[in-house]
Amino acid sequence: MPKSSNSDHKKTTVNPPERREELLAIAAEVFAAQGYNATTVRKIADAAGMLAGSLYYHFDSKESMLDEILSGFLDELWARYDAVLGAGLGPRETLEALVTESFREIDRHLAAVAIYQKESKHLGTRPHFAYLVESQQKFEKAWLGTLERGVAAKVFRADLDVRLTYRFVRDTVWVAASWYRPGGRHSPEEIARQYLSMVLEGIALHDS
Amino acid sequence: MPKSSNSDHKKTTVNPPERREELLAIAAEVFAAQGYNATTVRKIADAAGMLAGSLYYHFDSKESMLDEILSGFLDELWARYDAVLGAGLGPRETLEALVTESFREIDRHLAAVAIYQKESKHLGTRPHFAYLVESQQKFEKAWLGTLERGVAAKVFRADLDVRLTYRFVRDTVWVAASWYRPGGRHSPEEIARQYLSMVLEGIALHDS
DNA sequence: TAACCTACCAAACACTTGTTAGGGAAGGAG
DNA sequence: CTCCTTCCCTAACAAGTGTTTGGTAGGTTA
Repeated sequence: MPKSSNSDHKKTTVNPPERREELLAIAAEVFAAQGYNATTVRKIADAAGMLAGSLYYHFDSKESMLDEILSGFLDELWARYDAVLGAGLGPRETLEALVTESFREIDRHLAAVAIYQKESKHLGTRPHFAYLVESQQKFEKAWLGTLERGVAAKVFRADLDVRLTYRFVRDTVWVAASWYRPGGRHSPEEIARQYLSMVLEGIALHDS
Repeated sequence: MPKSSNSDHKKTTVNPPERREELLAIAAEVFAAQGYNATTVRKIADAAGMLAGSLYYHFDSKESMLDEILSGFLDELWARYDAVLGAGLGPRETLEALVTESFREIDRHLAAVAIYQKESKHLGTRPHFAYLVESQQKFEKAWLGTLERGVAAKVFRADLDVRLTYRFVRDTVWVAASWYRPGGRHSPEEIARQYLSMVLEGIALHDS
């Protein structure tokens, strides 16, 4: 659980998270499009219609914006994942629910997901972003556990390397963020359905 | 076909590509680890045991290094892809061969593939890197065509969105570059085999 | 020896980067 | 009206950026 890190900011504003969220959404979009390092604070300010220095009224630093975007995304993701994992579903149903929730999350937080995909790997080495690797470990535990339960219950194949299967399923789902566009031809649920069909049944034509 | 872009460099060196390739390999590794924009020429020079300015004896610019790395990778990739596509195989065999060649390419050019994954999207907008989107279009044509042939020949399922299937297969293969490490437990061929098994047959247990 | 080429270093350049300090316009509260 | 808070601007800063210029040690060729 990422401790939301940025404990306090500026004064004791009573109802602050108004313009703040707006600016975070803008920053997230620029980060996702250009990459974190290639994004200058001046570009963010441009997109927000203000000057670079003005951003520092709302945020402590460029890095704290990234931090807030990523931890906010992970907080919401885990709220939904935990609900699924605590529902007492069978392994196949759990996997289906996790995949569906993942696509919903991509639909809602596309920019944050894209940033996470691109930057989390080398951000994880920095101590301030240690919660990224914690989350990733928890993530692996949840998915791997589900797959192993499925193998034990004979609903998933036993002749595959489980860790390879895990990476296969995980990547399959999350890279979709690189091409998915909200409001496109397929809803998140429709994409989840087809992806699950491919992952579970394969794309080859079986005679049944 | 990326025109190799960097037409001439420096004098008319007879046997130059000795230290050059070495430096490119080093640069590729740093680019892959830190991201292109986060990589300074001084870091590359450090890794090579020399000073930043000295790199400019071998290369015109930081961008030309990236260009050479990416176009070199794509040239080799397409040499192998074209061989597969021209072999007159059936759709399923073509797909298997493409996947296998892809994993082999990841094994050989891991750094270049990782860079391509991370940077190609926003590099494609720059005119100098237009060959990246050309390659991507050719790529889509080859894979989509193979899938459609397979559907027509009734070896692939017809009830799936073909474009979705394409992205599914493409992504599952290439994101492997984010976790694959040469010399690990599985050879590229072994990974290809298991991936193909998952993609074609699914991970669910079927009664047969 | 002299001329030459290769591969690097040393030092600086113009520019961009994230960040800060001080100020000021707008509007509500007293 | 005055005070205060919110939100932004102006202007600058120090550090870091990619790149250039001139030089030089060491080997090869003549």
